[in-house]
Amino acid sequence: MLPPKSPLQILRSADLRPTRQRLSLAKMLFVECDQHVTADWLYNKALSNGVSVSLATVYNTLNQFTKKGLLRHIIVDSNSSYFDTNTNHHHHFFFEGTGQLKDIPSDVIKIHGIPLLPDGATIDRIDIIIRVR
Amino acid sequence: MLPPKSPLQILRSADLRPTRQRLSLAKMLFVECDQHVTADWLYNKALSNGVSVSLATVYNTLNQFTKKGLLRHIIVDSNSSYFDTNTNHHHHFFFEGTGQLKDIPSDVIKIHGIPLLPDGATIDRIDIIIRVR
DNA sequence: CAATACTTTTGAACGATTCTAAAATAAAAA
DNA sequence: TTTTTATTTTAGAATCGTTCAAAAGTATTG
Repeated sequence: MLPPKSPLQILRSADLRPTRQRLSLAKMLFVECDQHVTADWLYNKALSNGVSVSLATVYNTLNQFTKKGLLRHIIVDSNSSYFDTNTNHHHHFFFEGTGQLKDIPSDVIKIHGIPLLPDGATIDRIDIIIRVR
Repeated sequence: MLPPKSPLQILRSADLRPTRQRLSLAKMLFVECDQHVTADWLYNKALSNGVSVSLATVYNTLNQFTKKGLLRHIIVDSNSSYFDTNTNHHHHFFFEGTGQLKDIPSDVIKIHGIPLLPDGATIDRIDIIIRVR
């Protein structure tokens, strides 16, 4: 188990300038870790924490973090877009009633029988969503 | 192999009034079958076939058909929402470059190790999307 | 055919997200 | 430091896919 990184270290190693906004958002995401987060939820959490940040910056930051591999973007249905602070390979339960997601560690689920890919194609990732009601 | 149903029969058995618009859309979807269809694509196909129908009706109809189990709605990412004319249980390749989907029959892929569900919960369906680039 | 129920249409409204370009801030250079 | 340059943030407008509202049209029932 590696020691947890500070927001500053996280931004440094992702090659992103440690601005006030990014540091605050990184802290909310990776220190006070909440797993499955929407842009709106993070924006409101920032506001209620007294962190002054615009919604556009929340979106920018979530997208930058995703591009740098610090977050994983999960789209479950047309009105549920989450950012997942767990970037390890894993799967999800989706509770249709509440809109909640719950992790399934990748090592408990086994898949086999994946058909051959077309020439030159490579698997980027495999998403399994078990929809539960 | 059952004989293919006519648009009229499809609408009848789904308990939907056979209007001109629904008959045309059903024909495009289930007779001149195109598998993975967006609302916009269907709207334009209708127009170029000389079928006069509004975009709102295309959306209404796709949603009604989905609710009646004639279509399956697949959301792959924030800007790719498809309706699948194959409602049998199956999975998908998603080609990130082109945005195309390709079916994987459910019987070729095997999963096991699904964790126990919380009390009272039941699995609605399992979606596997293999993202390929 | 008249009455009722449902469907379609247009255009406005919506919510989530992205864009724009001006103001602010960070980093690098002097 | 101070200045310069590069990057980031911001507010608000714009965009996109989709849904809504209410009036007009069409199917079904009696």
